[in-house]
Amino acid sequence: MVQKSKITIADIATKADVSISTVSRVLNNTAPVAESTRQAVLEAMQALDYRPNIFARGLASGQSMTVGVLTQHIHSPLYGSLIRGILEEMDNSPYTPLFVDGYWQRQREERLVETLLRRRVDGLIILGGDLPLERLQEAARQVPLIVFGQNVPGLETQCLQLDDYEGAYRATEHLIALGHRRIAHVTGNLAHSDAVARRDGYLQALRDNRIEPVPELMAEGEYTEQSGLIAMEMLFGRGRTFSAVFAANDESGYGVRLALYRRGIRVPEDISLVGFDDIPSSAYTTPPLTTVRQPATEIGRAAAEAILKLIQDEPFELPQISMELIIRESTSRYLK
Amino acid sequence: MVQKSKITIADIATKADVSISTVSRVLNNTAPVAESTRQAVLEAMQALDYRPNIFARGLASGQSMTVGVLTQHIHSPLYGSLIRGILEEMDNSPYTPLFVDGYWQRQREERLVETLLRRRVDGLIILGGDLPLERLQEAARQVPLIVFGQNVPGLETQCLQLDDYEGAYRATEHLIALGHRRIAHVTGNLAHSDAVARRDGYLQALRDNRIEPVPELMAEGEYTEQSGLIAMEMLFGRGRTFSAVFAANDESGYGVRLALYRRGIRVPEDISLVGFDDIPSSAYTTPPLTTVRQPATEIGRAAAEAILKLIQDEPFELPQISMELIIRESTSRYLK
DNA sequence: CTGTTAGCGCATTCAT
DNA sequence: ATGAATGCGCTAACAG
Repeated sequence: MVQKSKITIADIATKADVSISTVSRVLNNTAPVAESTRQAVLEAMQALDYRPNIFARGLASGQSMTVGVLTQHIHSPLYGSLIRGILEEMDNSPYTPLFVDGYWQRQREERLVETLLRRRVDGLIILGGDLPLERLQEAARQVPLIVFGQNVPGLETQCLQLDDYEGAYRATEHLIALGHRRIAHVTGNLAHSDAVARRDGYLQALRDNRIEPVPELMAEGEYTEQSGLIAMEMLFGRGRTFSAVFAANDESGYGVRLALYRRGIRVPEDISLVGFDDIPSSAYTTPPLTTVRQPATEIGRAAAEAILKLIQDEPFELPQISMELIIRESTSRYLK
Repeated sequence: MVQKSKITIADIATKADVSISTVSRVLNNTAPVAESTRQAVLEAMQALDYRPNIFARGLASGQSMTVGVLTQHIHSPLYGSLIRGILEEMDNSPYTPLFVDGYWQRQREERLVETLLRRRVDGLIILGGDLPLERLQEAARQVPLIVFGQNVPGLETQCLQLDDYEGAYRATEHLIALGHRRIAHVTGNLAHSDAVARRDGYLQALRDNRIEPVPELMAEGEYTEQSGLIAMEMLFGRGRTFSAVFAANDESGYGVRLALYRRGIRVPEDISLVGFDDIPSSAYTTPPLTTVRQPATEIGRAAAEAILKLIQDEPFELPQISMELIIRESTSRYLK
């Protein structure tokens, strides 16, 4: 079962009584063609239901008119939205995106990038993942490349960065604006740079508002609910009071909340709580969690826009994209 | 900026001191080749880091080794999981999937299918969407096709069906097994066949357990939280008592729950509640919602397996896939 | 403005 | 088992 729309430019050349070059010209308007003959060609194409053969075109031109996109967990909210942004942007271009999913497995990612290169993609967008920097640098030598989620030395202008620091700063600032002054922070694993950035944003926001950070109000977690719970127990054990908590991510925020409930402390009546990441359930828990979200669709769109420019050797600039504070009821009131 | 791994089979033919035909043969092992020369060729390929040019290959063979996949809302849980299933299955085949997202917009879908055909996909998987039956039938004439979400006349063997009826039946049966006899049902918009199927499954489960359906215990909703709330108000207004509710989808189930809470009725202590669809938040609400899920990954895998067989003209059979009942705490106890 | 021609890299007869 | 030759459909010089 094979489809073969046998019609080639030769056929339509015959029908329109011109040469194949002329047909090719109106097809790509790569050179001026007399309006009359152009019409004739167009009509012939219409009549014969002509479809260009992309293989022949690719062979002759060396371009595939595709952009490879390496994602991770395509079904997750973050990557789903990134893809959406890319789709929206590419939609108005002659390029088609080719999506592959690395599942955060380095080996798999390596293989998929190889697959994409074999498919002769004209550009490559890498979203997240675990590829070593050298691999990315190598890829950048072979094909136009845009990266999100890593900062590759030497490729700074092609890396889309998000500001964990700024997001944390805003979250903390929000709590301060509500009137809080004793704000606790459950960090992520401080061996990772994003957790450090979030902590630093928290600290700086305090200082900028003339609140002296209190070391006893910080406890290290590791982005899990369990660790959030434990961190809170540590905080309580230290005997310092606080009226708000900033958790370095939503999951650990749930642990925080659990610890509070167990002590009969209500959110937000007694304590305000802010998370980070905006995982889906955070909109539905009781109460919905105030949190910081990566504006993924926008990022996707920016990445797509950039790669298209890159491919065409046009100048481009990756926009600075800010984290977005989603205010929900977990910080709706501050009564004490 | 163009990558061109200039190396062609001609190069490796020279290096291995054979003809290009021989190289082609070891490449596709399309004909027996002396082991010694085969090794020589393999080494040459290795040494020169040869990468076949897919355009040339496609041109000559007429095959693209790709399968087009039309999805809807790629970032939604259902489609995300479908894609995952497809990826898993295709991963072990020489075919690469090409994903496009129709966003449930018919016009867009038409265009995308056209795009995929232009890309000369060897097969097509259509997941959901709004394409008219005639379009699907036409597509089936041009390329191997598998459809999920619609039953196309004349293409029954290529359509993956899911049983809304059976899912509803199971949900209701579950409630009956818990001891309930007065079970209310908030339907979906009965102008749509899936809502009708769910209602019919509910009715039949009752009858099969010798429970006479009570019309006053059914209220029509339209799959939204708001409509679920309203439907419950209608049910209460009718004065018939009930100890369980089966909502035709999770969202309206939330509306049901809200109505119950407002009247101080607890779930599951006072009333059991079952939804349908298993949207992500249903695992996290309080209490987690018992619901019916489409085993999407499995469906995706089945679709991929089928399309690969179809492409290769091998016999295949689409499996019958059942809805899956996810039992959670909203029906954990029945005390009255 | 338009026609002619030479590849692009590979699969595939047809010989040998 | 292997080599030579042909063509896939199109783009891109190159001539008019």
